[in-house]
Amino acid sequence: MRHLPLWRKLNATSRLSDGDADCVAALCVDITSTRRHADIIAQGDRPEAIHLLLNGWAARYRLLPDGSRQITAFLIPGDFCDLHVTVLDRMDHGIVALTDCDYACIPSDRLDACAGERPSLARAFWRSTLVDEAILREWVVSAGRRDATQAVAHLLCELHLRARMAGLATGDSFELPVTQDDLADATGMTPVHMNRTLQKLRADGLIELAHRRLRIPDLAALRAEAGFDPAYLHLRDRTTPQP
Amino acid sequence: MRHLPLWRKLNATSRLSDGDADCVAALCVDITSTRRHADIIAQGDRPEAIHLLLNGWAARYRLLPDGSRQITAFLIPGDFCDLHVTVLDRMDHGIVALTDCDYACIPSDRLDACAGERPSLARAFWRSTLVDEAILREWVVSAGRRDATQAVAHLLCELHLRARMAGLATGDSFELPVTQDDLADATGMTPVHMNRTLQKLRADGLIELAHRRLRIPDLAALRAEAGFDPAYLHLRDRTTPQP
DNA sequence: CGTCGTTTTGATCGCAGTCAAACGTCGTGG
DNA sequence: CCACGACGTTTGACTGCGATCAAAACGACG
Repeated sequence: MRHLPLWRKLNATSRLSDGDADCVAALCVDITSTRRHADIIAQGDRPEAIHLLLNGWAARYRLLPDGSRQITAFLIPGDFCDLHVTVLDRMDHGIVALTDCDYACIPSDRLDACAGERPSLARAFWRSTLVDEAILREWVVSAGRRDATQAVAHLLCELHLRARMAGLATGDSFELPVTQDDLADATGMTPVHMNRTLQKLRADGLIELAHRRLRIPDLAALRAEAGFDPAYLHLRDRTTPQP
Repeated sequence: MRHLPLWRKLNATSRLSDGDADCVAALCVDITSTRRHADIIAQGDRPEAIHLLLNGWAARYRLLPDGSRQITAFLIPGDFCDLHVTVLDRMDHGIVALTDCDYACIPSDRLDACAGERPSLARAFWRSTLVDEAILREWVVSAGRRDATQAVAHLLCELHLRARMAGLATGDSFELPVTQDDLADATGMTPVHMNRTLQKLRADGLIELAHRRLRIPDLAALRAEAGFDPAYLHLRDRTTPQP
């Protein structure tokens, strides 16, 4: 059942068949493990296979000349690291494991064949790329036009919903196995200020965050604070029901 | 020759044939014009055709509850507004004309057919989407980890190179027909601070900006200030020669 | 020549950055 | 079982970049 997060994620945005499920399951065979802090793919790499995260969290990132780091995406189980690398020669950014990770290495011709046979799956992969782009646009909005509290709240709403869609959230809480440093590098703030911002969200009763687990007591309130509208994730089910 | 910017842009990242050129030219037939400030596509729209900008500048943008605007991309001649809209049901953002614009409306099945017949073109379209995503990542980096001066310098470097690739730049200068307000909404700053930042770049001799035209007397110096590395645009010609 | 949009200038404010140190927690090894 | 060290979180004091508010100057255009 290693492919479950991917399968759930694809189903969240696309309507798929049982045959598609078998095809997806058949992709997740060649599995590799990586320890935390290791690069899954380094900037400048020209990977020969496509990497699909199965377990653990990772991040797209860029390092700047002055040593600072900007994270441009969080990757959770079910996310592709580099679905595009065959069409674009080399990686213009790196991907680092934020926790110990397991991932599948899928030869690109194998994935091409899978997509070729099953147009519905090809479309679903295509969609997931476009949703990644929409998420990126929302990060630009956060960085540009939301203050620290709203930006962090928005990020947590995004991660919550994505974790739910991948089947990683139980009830109103989910594993958030990243450090405040990681969150700071994603929102473009200082670890210190990230800490204070999280404390403010806690004090306002909007989140409970401890032991790598985030609980959201009142989702509507957190979303209101963030100005979070899930439309940009293009889910089929627009109601996002509570379990 | 309306399709020239698109053709030049595709050639900058992909190797194409004369047959591909004819195919591209055949797309640019149904042409519409729009005045400045009008929406080419509104948020929530479900366009039936794909829009290709032929003339003028436009911007992807999102409006926030408090009325502020965040621009998430500048579109120049040769850029698609919504290459993806057929696979993603509805627009999660709007596209506004920053100047008077001409654009082609291409029925999506026609573009699909074109891509189906010519794999090299399909790949080139695919690539341009991925480059758009890379640009977006770079905007996140700018917003998160570069100060105002570097961020603006980086944006100008990006626009300069894209304009060059589309054949819109002559020598060391090009038309930049956007207001400082637009630039501010793109970088997430205030118009006032954008103005001061541009003045600083001027004072440092890095740019000359007047009458909607930007001149870059010393490209290397501006790029150094910005920390600009064109790799993320995935150009075939990695040297980016001066004419 | 007047109007409107855009650019520029000035004065003040506040959010988030910076630097530095203390505190908790957990895993390791004595 | 406790001492130690590494790592992540928290706190405090101070600084500064960019925001805000307001008004003046400029420039294109009818």
